[in-house]
Amino acid sequence: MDKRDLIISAALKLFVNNGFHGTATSKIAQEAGVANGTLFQYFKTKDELIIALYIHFKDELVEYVSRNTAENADIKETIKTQVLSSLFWAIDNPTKFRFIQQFHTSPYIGQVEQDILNKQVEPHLALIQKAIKQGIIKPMPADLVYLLITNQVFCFYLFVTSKKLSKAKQHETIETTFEMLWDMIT
Amino acid sequence: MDKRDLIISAALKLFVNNGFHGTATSKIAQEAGVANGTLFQYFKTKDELIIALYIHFKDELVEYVSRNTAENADIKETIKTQVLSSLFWAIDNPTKFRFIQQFHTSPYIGQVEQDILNKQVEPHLALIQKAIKQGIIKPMPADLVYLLITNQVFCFYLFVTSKKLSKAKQHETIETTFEMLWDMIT
Amino acid sequence: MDKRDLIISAALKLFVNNGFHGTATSKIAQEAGVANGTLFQYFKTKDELIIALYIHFKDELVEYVSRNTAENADIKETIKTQVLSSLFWAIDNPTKFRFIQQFHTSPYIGQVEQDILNKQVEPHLALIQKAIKQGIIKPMPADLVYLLITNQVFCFYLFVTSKKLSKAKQHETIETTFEMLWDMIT
Amino acid sequence: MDKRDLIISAALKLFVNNGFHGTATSKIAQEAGVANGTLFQYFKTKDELIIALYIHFKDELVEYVSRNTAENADIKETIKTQVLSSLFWAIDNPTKFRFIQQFHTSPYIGQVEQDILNKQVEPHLALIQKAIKQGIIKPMPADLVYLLITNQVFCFYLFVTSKKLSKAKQHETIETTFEMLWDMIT
DNA sequence: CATGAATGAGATTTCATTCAT
DNA sequence: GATGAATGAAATCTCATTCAT
Repeated sequence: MDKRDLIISAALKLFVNNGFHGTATSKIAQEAGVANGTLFQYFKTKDELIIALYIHFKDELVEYVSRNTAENADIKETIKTQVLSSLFWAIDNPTKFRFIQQFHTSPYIGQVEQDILNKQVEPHLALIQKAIKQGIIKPMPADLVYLLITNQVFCFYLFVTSKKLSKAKQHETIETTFEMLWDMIT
Repeated sequence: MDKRDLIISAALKLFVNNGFHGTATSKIAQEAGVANGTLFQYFKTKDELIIALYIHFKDELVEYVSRNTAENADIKETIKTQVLSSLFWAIDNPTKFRFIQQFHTSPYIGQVEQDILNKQVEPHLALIQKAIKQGIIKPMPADLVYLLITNQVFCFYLFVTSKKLSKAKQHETIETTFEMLWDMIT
Repeated sequence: MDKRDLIISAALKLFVNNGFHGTATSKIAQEAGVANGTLFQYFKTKDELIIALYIHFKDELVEYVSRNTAENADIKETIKTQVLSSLFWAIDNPTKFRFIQQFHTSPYIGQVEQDILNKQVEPHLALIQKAIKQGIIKPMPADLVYLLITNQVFCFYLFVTSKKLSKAKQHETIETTFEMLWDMIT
Repeated sequence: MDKRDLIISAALKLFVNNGFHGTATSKIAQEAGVANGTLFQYFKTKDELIIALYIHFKDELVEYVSRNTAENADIKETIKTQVLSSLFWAIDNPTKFRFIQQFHTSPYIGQVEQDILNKQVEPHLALIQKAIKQGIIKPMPADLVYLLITNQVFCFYLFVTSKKLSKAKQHETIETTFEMLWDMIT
């Protein structure tokens, strides 16, 4: 593993455990096993590190979801696969997922270029809009629907990880709650 | 307004605008118009101030909701009133509500005694459990239902405040979305 | 002596001995016998400290010169008194004078508000212009004359301090060289 | 141009624009288009680079002046030619000249071996002493005369470059001011 | 010779907290 | 109770210099 990756791993772990502010850059370097200054060769500032981490892991999630989403005529199936694969990724990568959540509710989100954020959100909004036009989803603002779905994903995640469920039970809960969500918006 | 209240108001405003870490205690004192040291007469540490603020405003919300909830035989009506009055309070007190959200997603939440958190949540869980026993709400863990409801409230809040809706339109959206939520869990 | 003055004294000494860059703020605090942070209560940044020092000592010099310059019909006498009292001040306050020189040849000079610089220079330029109009000083740009005079003062200072002359010999040299300067520009 | 020269050019430019302290060695390497470490192959330390630059350009000036100074029986002519050619070199090489000035007023000057400084100054001092013995220059310490002359050169340089004079006007001013200087010391 | 990643000492600055008045 | 000057630990970031390739 090269030093950049060592730093990213160390930063992820410490930020999630102690928060952005509670984590000194020197602790990250120490945890990564590199010198203090090395961190700043890869990331000009602590802020840049935090934002780079977000983009890094968010891309990983987006990429995972799109890899697992077959292009499908059935919109419900498509959305379901996306929700489920988000959740599975979150369950398999809890630290990364919590980092993303932490970032979303922090002031740093305002420092990410709008372009980057849009590029991740737009495909989903487009899909929702299509579903609304086809009368599949109730007539509502697409961004409200998106908000409801992503929050639901977060709820599921919290619930599933707070109970120590077996993989089978996890899948069952997720299936059930997705159907509830779908009933709600259709 | 006595100095304690001046400090609380100033802290609320600054914490919401600049975050916990982005707000120095000296700025709070300045904004409150009191001396640097005075803050520490009322709150032993900055952390204690933050936690006291959370308990203060959370109590205000809980108190408002319970004041507006008539003891009612109809469980749906009871829950609906609670959800709606939470939302109305949030819309009328956006700064306080955002403070509460900010606190919930911060590491400080771990410093609040479990007792205090339980005391606020238990009545709601009890109500949900009752509704499940009566077959009104689908058979699910009560805490998942609670999670779904509170997150929904937060979603609605985000949506209602992001669009500048008229009071009438706000009420309409809230009514509609509550019915959707209710359909989902029943 | 209050802490502000202690800091000023310590900073003066260290800056002159080691240069602006060669002097760490922590060394200044140490030399002044105050805590690290105390320095930054009085001066927001190291730059502000350096600039404040300049204005402080330059004012002291200007004030000294004007206190010692009798309003005099005879322009030569006036200028001579100014030059001589500048020199005497420099000889009595070599550290402060060297600080001023150091500052003048540093990039910090660009950070001093033009107003402040003008206020110090203008009276002298006006006097020179008057002398030129009256035909006392050769027709030349007033700022060139000013430049020549101030540089001469600096030369004298360097010379007088490099040799360890007696007070009497000092005065003699200064008198002679001023006459040379005066011959040059008249 | 070989790498050593590239480094020298880059360093000159950056030191004059940003000061010694304001210029990181990495910036110099970057500007020169060489690797970070390459700089240290040619100059053991940053200080050594700065001092080498000074000796380099000062030699260039000295060499230029002596090349333009015909051995001449007439001492006034000799000195005049030296002063004028110094000035012309300064006007043609403002960056190098400003570097030399910057160096003279920096603590680095103390790090140059006295031998080197003497070797540059002594011929001039000898000439001045000869002029004093012949009664051409007033009886004064030779080093004071030298100080006066070099400072005058610096004054002229400042003046000539601050006004945007034509070449012709430049020469005229220089001629006039030299005569003034000469009157002063003779 | 040339490279540039890595180093780590050190510099400036912030800020929660104390305490004499 | 109220004050605010003083504290000093700690945080971020810079940069001259080294050395394995």
